[in-house]
Amino acid sequence: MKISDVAKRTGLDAKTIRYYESIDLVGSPPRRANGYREYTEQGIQQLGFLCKARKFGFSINECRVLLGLWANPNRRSAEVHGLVTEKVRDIDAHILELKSMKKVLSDLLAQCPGDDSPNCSIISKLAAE
Amino acid sequence: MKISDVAKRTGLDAKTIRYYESIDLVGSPPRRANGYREYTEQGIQQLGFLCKARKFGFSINECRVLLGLWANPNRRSAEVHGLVTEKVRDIDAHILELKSMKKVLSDLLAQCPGDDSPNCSIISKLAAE
DNA sequence: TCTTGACCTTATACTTACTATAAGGTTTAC
DNA sequence: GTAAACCTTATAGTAAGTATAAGGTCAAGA
Repeated sequence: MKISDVAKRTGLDAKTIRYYESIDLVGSPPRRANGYREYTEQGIQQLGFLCKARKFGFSINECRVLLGLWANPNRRSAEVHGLVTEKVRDIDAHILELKSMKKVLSDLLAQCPGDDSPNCSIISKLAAE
Repeated sequence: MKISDVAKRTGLDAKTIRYYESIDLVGSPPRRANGYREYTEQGIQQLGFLCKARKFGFSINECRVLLGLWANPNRRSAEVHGLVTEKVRDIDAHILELKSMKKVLSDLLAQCPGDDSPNCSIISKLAAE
């Protein structure tokens, strides 16, 4: 299968697939006589795995670990569980931070007239010592 | 005032201050005879403004706009209001995305035994077509 | 057969917002 | 006097791609 078809099937962009190969996140697929990449079912599965893992918020390096665990029939599910637990904690922390930012901005919005006058509580807040 | 003192007062790192100067986010301060940057009160205020704006989630380019609005006595508060409204919308979208990621991962966590066995619903889900 | 458009290839640069490093000059405290 | 703690610049690295250039290949239509 050619790279553009793999892209369609996995949900990744062809450029992203080449990028993942360039950083050795996935191995190099065999080539056709004309130099085109020819993907095997195994390579395609891996790329589909990566597309999902990235959407779930795992970094490239975390994806490396996940790929390893996937490939390892002797993996301990506890290890995967730990990784994901940590990821959920990260997400929670991130959500809290965003909520706090949102609250401050919303409060400021309520005080800013939003008209033709230059007086603006938002600017004042940013400029405050 | 020297750069390290400005860093302490504004909350930015000295390296970040030099970086902001290098990308022309702020102007170059005057120099002492020995070449050290000597900040004026005005420059310090600007950097403090930037530190807060960045903490509120504005990008460097949005900060450029905000600095311009701050400096402009004829600004219309409506413009600031619009910028911040959009930022709040961005934050909201981001929060929703994170919540959805969290839900999927939490659901998977509940199904993964987290023990010494290799069976893991998380890995299965990632590997699923 | 020719050509046009849609592919494919590589290498390189750009993006965001810093952070780290190297290599050197200056100031301050003991 | 010297060692630590500053300051300076230039350069490279980070994450995770995205964009561009410059070229080779392939399939369909006139």
